[in-house]
Amino acid sequence: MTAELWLTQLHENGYRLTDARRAVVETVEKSTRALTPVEVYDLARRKYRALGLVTVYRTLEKLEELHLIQRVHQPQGCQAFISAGQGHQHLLLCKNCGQVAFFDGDDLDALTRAIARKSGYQITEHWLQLFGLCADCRTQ
Amino acid sequence: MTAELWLTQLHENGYRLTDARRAVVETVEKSTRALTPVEVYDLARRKYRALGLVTVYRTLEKLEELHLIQRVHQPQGCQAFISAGQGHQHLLLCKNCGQVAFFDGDDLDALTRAIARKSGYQITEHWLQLFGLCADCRTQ
DNA sequence: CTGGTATTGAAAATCATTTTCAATTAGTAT
DNA sequence: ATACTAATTGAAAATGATTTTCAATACCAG
Ligand SMILES: [Mn+2]
Ligand SMILES: [Mn+2]
Ligand SMILES: [Zn+2]
Ligand SMILES: [Zn+2]
Repeated sequence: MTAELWLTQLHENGYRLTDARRAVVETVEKSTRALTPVEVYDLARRKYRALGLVTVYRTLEKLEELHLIQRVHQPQGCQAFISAGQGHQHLLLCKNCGQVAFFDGDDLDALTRAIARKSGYQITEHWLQLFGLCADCRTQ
Repeated sequence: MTAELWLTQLHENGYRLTDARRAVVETVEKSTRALTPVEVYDLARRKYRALGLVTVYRTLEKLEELHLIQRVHQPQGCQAFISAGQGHQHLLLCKNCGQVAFFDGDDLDALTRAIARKSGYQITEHWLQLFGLCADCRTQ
């Protein structure tokens, strides 16, 4: 998924393409760690100096709505966003540097069915997130 | 786990027992759904009218530090707290009424090892949360 | 091009949380 | 019981994050 594709998505959904949006999109799309609105602001302003923080918020909102980014929940806070994975995926976060990796292939069907039976709940969704140290942080 | 036990825990950790704390503890301990600070404030003020919202924040902070409560992350927000389960447990949340149930018995070892091998990460923790409809909300 | 409207950034407003502070009070030592 | 003292309190102010308002600007369909 490239920044151009995100811009196309925005355009196809009736949103205009502006320098502000391009700067935000390019910044968020290429990041391999979750960024807060202020972090996006600081980075994106290198591409487009006049950018306002309000526009960052507004653009992140639209990208989330189009499922191009997703909010990342962490013990330290839940304001950061990362480029969303393809299809059903989960996050693996480095507790040291914040690096984000995606994974899939989790099979929770058996567990889900067992819990549903015991609890009486009808289970429709799950959140799974792994934490640890990335290869780089592990060696250093 | 009863409210009395929580108060004992607080006392044993050097915290004084006050009417304000008793009201907060009794409110949070008996709730089966996650409560935000303001919700705790509103409910606890029925027991202790003079309670201040600041004290709710301060008490929740201490209860979290003693692992008696835990923060609940949800799509709508991450400011709510629920009584913490015993040992390693996970949450099952009703999307309709907010009812919280705990479960354990999840076995993610195989998955964790597979992801660790593929990704190069050293995995130390996991978050797992199930969402659905509780028995009550399912029938109604 | 041009016009209509979406988008912009600045400033103000709102909302959640934290800090400050003087008064009160729990718990211990007399 | 009483006195002492540090922890605790709630109100108010401060902070920080996010949202709203608004007049100026700029995208883009025609
Ligand atoms: Mn999954
Ligand atoms: Mn587990
Ligand atoms: Zn790392
Ligand atoms: Zn329910």
